[in-house]
Amino acid sequence: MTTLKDVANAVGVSVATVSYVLTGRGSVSKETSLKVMAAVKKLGYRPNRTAQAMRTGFTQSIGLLLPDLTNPFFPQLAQKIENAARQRDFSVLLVDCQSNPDTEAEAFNLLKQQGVDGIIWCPSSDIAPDSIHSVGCPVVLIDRPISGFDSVYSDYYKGGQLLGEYALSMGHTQVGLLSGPKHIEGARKRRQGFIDSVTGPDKNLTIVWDLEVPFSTELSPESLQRLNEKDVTLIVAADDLIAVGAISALNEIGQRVPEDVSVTGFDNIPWSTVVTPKLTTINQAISAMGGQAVDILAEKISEPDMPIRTVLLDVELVERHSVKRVKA
Amino acid sequence: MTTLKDVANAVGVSVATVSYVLTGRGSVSKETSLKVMAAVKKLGYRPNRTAQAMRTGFTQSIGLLLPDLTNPFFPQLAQKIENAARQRDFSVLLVDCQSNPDTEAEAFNLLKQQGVDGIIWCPSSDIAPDSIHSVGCPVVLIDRPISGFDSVYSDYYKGGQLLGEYALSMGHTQVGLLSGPKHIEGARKRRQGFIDSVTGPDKNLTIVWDLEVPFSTELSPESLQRLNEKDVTLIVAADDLIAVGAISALNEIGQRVPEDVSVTGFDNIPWSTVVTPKLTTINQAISAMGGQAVDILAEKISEPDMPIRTVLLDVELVERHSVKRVKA
DNA sequence: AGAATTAACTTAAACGTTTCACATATATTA
DNA sequence: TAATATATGTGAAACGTTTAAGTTAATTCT
Repeated sequence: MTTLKDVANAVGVSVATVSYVLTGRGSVSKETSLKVMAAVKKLGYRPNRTAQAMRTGFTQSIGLLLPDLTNPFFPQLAQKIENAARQRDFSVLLVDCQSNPDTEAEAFNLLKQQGVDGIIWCPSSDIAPDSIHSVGCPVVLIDRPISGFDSVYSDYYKGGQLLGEYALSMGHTQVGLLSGPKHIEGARKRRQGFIDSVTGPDKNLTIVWDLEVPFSTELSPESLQRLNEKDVTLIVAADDLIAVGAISALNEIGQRVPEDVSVTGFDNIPWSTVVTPKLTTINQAISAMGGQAVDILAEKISEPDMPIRTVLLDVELVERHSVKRVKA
Repeated sequence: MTTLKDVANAVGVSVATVSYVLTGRGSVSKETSLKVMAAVKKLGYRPNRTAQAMRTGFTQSIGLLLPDLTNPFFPQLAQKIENAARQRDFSVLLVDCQSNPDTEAEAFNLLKQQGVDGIIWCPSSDIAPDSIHSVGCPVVLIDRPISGFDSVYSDYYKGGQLLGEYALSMGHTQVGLLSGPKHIEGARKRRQGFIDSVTGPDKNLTIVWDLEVPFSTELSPESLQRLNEKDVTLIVAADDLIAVGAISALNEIGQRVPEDVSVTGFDNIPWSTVVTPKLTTINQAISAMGGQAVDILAEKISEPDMPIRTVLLDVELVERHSVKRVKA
């Protein structure tokens, strides 16, 4: 590794001077400045980030704390975040807590110890572990907001509404809900948005059943049983994973989608276009979510007194082939 | 942040002593050792990794350089690697180069600058950029070996063979190959394994066409056209992505899988079980791959003179529903 | 011309560790 | 008992940067 001293010696000047031309802070003549630049380039000098961190307190790295990379919602997000961060000259330290609350709590201590300048966090539940309070750096939440923190997430309520309106418009009257975990606000909002938009004096839609299931393709025995009863024409799943799980289960018991039952998802993960039939679902602006998250985090790192912001991302219905119109 | 000096003051002892009890290196009495431990716990002291790195030259972090997280093969790998690394007290710095060779080359400089102790790298092609030679830390390759480096990867050749034998056993005689990029050794090996196992005097199988396509669900116009010609009973795709792309395309032109055409994949990514029909494919031991990679890397970090190793992971055929037996 | 300002550069301290070299007290040996 | 070894502890240097404070020479002001 070539150091500041190496280039200083090469030019015949002090390390301070070299540092000043590199940071652009001191006062140095055009002439020596050029000589320094030349030496830097010639020697391939790059400042040692560790030493910089030691002195400045900033590591130029951020933590990315996710519940589970194998949930296909996250890789896109992670990729976008990593790229956006890198463009701002930040590295990203990845922690996948596998949805384990203890690991998640410990992750904050770990990231603090590594000296990250900030953290982008997608919580696995609605409550924040104590360890977050001593972390001493900005934290911005993605996808799952918690009050008191900067957050960027999609308009789940609207997504639910969109689905409700669509269900109505396609003439469905008997629907089943595969709602997500109650301890996740986003899941509650989707459900509420749907319910609010399909209930009312002029609406003719009844929610035949409403089950709480995890965000996973593995369905509970209870929901499997419900699927068997053939009492609904539309199943509204809380996310695409649940939706594809439902489609599989339906196929296994000889029900065709959408001919016999329709299914909707939420998220628009890549899977939704490879299953048969292609999933009608709600698209989240994942790219924007990642970009906004690092924007806000970067801003808060350089300006810690910024007020707390929450940015709400618009969603839209993407109509594919998993919902059939029913006749009256 | 509480520092060494803080706990030293609390105990009434020098920083050196505290450091010695923490590292277990010096000679310190049982008594003071206990007092120090108590103070450490009470103050919640954790060594500052940056400072440790400054002194020791080791950051306790490794780089993970991947071509593209949105390729569903990688998230599992990344998750496994992150977890294995964390258990060994290493953090992981993620870089997703989006298959861009320039970004990939630059990533090595970046990681070097960050001072990672080692790098796990999945190259996007068969050649290593120059920047890797000045990186100054161990590098272990996963999935795509390059000679001269430690690597862990699956037995692609055998995978190809398994597929070939299976094709024979299911009575297929007319097959089309959707081979992967020629510049990737793994793709070449799969293809060769297949070809070697289906050609011979006693074998009655002809490869009607053999196209080179990228590892993606997007098929080339040429391959789309081939799919239309209905001259084969089995399509052997170089990976699961290509396979699901083929299935989609086939569906669109009214060909049923596997009734009209059979399809096989490679990798056994999660997608392979959510598409219809579920994909018959070759399983890679991804978990083992990740684990081995960090094992080897960790060993090489503490013992840089270890000879170069390459570990070959066994593969197996997983038979699902995308291949039909044909009559003679 | 003398005083004051400024431009250009250097010296040295500091960040939090680890570890070498040294100091002191206690225990062991001849 | 004197000499030596051992156990326990401390002081200070070093890692590579940034930056406050200081120095020198050149420039500007009255």
